[in-house]
Amino acid sequence: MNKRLITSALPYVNNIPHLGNLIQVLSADVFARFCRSRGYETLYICGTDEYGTATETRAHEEGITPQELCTRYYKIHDEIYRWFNIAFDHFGRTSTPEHTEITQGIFLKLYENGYITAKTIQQLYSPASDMFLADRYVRGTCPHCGYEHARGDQCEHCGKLLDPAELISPRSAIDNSIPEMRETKHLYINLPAILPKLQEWLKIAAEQGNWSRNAVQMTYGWIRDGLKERAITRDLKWGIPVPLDGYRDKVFYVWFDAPIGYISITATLTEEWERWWKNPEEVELFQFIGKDNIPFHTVVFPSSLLGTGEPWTLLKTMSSSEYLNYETGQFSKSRGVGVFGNDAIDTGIPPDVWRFYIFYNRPETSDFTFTWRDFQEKVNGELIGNLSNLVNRALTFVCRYYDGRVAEVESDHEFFATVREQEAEITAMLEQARLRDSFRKIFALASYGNRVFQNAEPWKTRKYDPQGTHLLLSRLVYLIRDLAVLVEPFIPDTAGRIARMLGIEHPRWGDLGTTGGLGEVSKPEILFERLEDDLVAALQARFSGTQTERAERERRERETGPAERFLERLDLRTARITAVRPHPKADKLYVEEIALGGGVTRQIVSGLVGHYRAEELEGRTIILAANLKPAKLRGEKSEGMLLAAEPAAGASGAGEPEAAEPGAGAPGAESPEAGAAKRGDEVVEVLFADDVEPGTRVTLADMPAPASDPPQVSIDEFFEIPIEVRDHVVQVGGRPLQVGDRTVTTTQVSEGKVG
RNA sequence: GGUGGCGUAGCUCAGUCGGUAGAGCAAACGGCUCAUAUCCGUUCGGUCAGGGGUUCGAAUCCCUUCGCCACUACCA
Repeated sequence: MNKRLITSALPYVNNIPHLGNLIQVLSADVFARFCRSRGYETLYICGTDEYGTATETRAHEEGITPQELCTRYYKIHDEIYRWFNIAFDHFGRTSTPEHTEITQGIFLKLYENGYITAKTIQQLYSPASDMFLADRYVRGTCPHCGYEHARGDQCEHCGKLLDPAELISPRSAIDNSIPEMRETKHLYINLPAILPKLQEWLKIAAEQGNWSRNAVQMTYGWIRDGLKERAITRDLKWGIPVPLDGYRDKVFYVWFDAPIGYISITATLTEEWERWWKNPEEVELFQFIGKDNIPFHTVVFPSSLLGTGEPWTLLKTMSSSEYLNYETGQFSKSRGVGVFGNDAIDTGIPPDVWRFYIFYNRPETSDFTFTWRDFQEKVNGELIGNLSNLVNRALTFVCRYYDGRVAEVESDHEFFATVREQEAEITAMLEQARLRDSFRKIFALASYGNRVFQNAEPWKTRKYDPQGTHLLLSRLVYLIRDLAVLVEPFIPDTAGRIARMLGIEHPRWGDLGTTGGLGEVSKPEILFERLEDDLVAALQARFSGTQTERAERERRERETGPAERFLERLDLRTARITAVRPHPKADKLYVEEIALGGGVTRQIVSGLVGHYRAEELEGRTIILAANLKPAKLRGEKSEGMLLAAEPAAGASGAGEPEAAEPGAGAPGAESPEAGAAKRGDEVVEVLFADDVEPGTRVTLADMPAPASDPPQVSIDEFFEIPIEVRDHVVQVGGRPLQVGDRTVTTTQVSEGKVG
């Protein structure tokens, strides 16, 4: 085992990577640099993952080909990784002939071995373009609002969920032709059939490969919950053609071909790629991924390779990193929260400073929160105050008082014994890809150097013991040489600059702990500029746009009570249930037709099976959250939610229905009638308002009626406003709900919440 | 709702096989003056989220409650 094959997760081409995404690519870079320095034959492979719906759609919207779009983004990725000094042996892409060939080859082997199955499903088809259309590729007039360019999955104008078949005069978004419904067949990989092979491999790999506890848990969790056959084909153009009769107009689904990219990218680099990928005897495969990618690398991809029956080089060590969070929340592409690769470049802060911070805090066992304040502290305190300071003070001394000459030092001095011991530990940690711990230990070693310097007080001793002082300083210079070696995988520019000051080129791992080879050092240059308060404050403000907005919103919401927000945000109305049928594909759900008055009808889905029989609901008037964003539940659309009360944990209302006197103690108890049902010990009580006209808006007691209709809210926004039951009265912020001139009450549930 | 994870010092995080709770930063004090106001030392700081259990012994293993995060769902 003297070859090391290293990969980092292939970034999807369609994004600009942020600091969190960069961790994997950077981590693998450290490991690869370490391996090269130690003399292993090393290959570090990465590249962009380019196929799939997301790029195809995006390209179509921008009126360019997917290939053009990918090339544009590929350059952005490439530029960012170059800036961060990532020494790939090859940074490739998946849209290559090699990728097609190898992916098809693996597929055909799987097919020959009987691990591929076929299933038939229904999908829209465009005769003009001779292709099946994903729902979102169908456009037409929205049956609800009349918007002419509604997408087949959802109308962007009114937000209603659609079935492509509902669209008035549907058109293909690709060619503007009229699509029709057709049957289509898709291929599936039979993971359950490969499972025995997988488990055999897994048992050994997970143990020897030093996987994180999290990774092992997730993998076994996946297998335990039951592997399913997974579709590996799609009706798209932008992808690898399926090389099988009956499927030649289809392409492979991205997740099937993406990991094969590791192999094909190697193949674009060297014709001898099989020396790496079909050589399990000599090659160790190390993969660096994020925790969101674990099952694909421990289950899906190994299964694909194992199913071929060929001797592939399979994953050994997997280093999965946790998430890097930003200030108060998660990095988010869609909300623009965080620091992205191009942002980092724009700050003017050099790549090694970023690399330093990311590795010093690498989220290895748990998530880590990036804050600008912490960034400043760590850079000024450790990178500058510790490491750079040692380099600077020692070399300054040698230059100023000893003409830059390095003395011959005693190799068996106890100083070196300590240093070598530390270095051995650091090396051992790096062998296990424990990057953060080893990096911190390197700084501890630099701190040891500072301590030695301080305790020896050379600024005093040089006056009466110039020779002894020269020896001390020379020992420290050798430590600095070692630090340059140790630090090289992490901050390569800096390592190079230190080496140049020492007058040497490319010190290697094998030089650690040795004495000799140094002659004269040159006057030290400043390695890093301190991060000053005003710069950090400016950066924090600059990259916190969404943060300030969020803080502002939170502040506003604290100032207005739940009652005000209820009126401002929620539109609750009465509605009559006109029909109830069981959900065709779910056994806990009903699908109800409801009338809102004025001839308006809607369909909603409710999880009331087992709580209410259909007859108990039909003809009743309920209270509807009318401005909820529509959603699809198991394929049935639901435009709103009927309100029901559940008892609070520990509250009565369950267990003893006979004790629940209707409306006991509640004002207006006799009015909006309530009924309840229970199943097991769960009680769900629908709020009824049978004597109120459908379409009536719900208001709060002693509050002005809402002025206008609120916009649509998501289910999460809905639940942010607590609607509670207290002593059988339904209320928000202490104010009872009223509909018409009645107060909304419950019979069964005395204390609880409504949802 | 399900699954997985997390909750440890003011902050950010370690804590291996169960054996007297750790680091850095922050804070307080002292020392040094070679060094980018840098470095060295001392001190302060904890009911390991709460409760129960197993054990001679629990941050660690089991049960349970609460809070947070991620994924997911026949939540709506």
